[in-house]
Amino acid sequence: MGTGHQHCQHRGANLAELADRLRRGARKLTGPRQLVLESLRHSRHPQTPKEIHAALAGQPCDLATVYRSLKVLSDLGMVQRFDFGDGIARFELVAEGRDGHHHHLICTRCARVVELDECFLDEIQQRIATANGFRAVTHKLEFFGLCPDCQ
Amino acid sequence: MGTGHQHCQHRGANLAELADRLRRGARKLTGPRQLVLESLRHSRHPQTPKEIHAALAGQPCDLATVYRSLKVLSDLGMVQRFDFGDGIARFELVAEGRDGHHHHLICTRCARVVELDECFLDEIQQRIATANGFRAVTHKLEFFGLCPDCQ
DNA sequence: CACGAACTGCAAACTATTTGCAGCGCCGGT
DNA sequence: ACCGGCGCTGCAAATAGTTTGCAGTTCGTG
Repeated sequence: MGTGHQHCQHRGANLAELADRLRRGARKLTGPRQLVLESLRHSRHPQTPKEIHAALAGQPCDLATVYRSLKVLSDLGMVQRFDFGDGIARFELVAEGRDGHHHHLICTRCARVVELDECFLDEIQQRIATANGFRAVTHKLEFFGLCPDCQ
Repeated sequence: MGTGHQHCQHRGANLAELADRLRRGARKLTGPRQLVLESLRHSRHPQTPKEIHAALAGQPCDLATVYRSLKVLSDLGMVQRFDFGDGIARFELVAEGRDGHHHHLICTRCARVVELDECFLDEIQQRIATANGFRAVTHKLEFFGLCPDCQ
C-alpha cells in the first residue's frame, strides 16, 4: 500500500496526522488502524464497531482489533464516541481544525441521522458548571424524533 | 405487608397511582413491581437495574424481573431511562405532576450526580425540529465534569 | 539488519440484557 | 369467599456488546 494521499478528503484527519500522533505516543501505524480510520472517513454518521468491521469486508481485521483501534484513535483525540440511547457505542471522526463538538438528530423509526453543526449550550453549560462548582464540564446531547419520511 | 401509605413521599408516583395505571393496562399489581417502585422512590438519582436489585436484598426478586418491571413502569410512564455514557441503563421515577423532564450533572471521577431541574432547550429544540422537518422531537442531555471534591 | 515493544488474530471471558418455560398469584366475575 | 384464566415470576439459558489472555507477527528505532 502506497503512501499516497486520498482523493476525497471528506472530513477529519488524514493518514499523515494519524502517523504523526501515533508516533508521538510510541504507538504504531498499522494496517488495521488505517483501515478503521479510512472507514470512518468515508462515513457521514457515527458508526458502530460492528458496522465498521463489516465495512472492512475483504481486509483481514478482527472485530476485537476494531475495538482496540477505536480505543487508540479515541485516546489520540481523532475519534469521538456517541451514544444514541440504545446502549451501543458509535464513533465518528473528529472534524479537522475544530474540536469536533456537535450533536445529532436521530429518527427513532428509521435511524436516519442528521448532523447538527451548531452547539448552543456553551453559555448554559458555563452557568451550570459555576452554579455547582464543577470544572472541566462537557456535555452529551442528542435529539430524537420522527423524520419527514417516517411521520 | 399492609396497604398503608408511606410516611415519606420523596417524589413521584405512589402505590395507588401504580395500581391504577396497571389496571388500566390489564396489568397486575405484584410484589416485585411494588418493590422496584419503592426502591426508586427512595433513590435520589438514577439507578441501574443491578443497584435496584441489590437494594431489594432480602425480598425475593429476580434480576430479570427487575428488568421486566422497569420495562412495565417505563411503558406506564412512571419511570424514565437515562444514559450516562457508559452504556448502562439507569432509571429514575418520573416526578409527580410534571412530565419529569430534566437533566443531570455527573462527576466523571466519583460518579456523583446533581439533578438539574431546568431544561433550557425547548426553543432550540423547536427550531431544530422545524428546520429539519422532524416531528415529536425530544432530547437527551447530560453534563459531565469534575465535582468540587474531585478537582 | 536485529531487537524489543507494540500489535493482531483467535478464542474465551465478561457484563448487561433478554427470553423460554413451567408453575404461581392477582383480579374480575360469580 | 371461591374459581379460572391470564399475567407474572423464578430459574436457567440464550443473546449481544465489549474486553482480555496468549502466542505469534510486525513496526520502527538503534
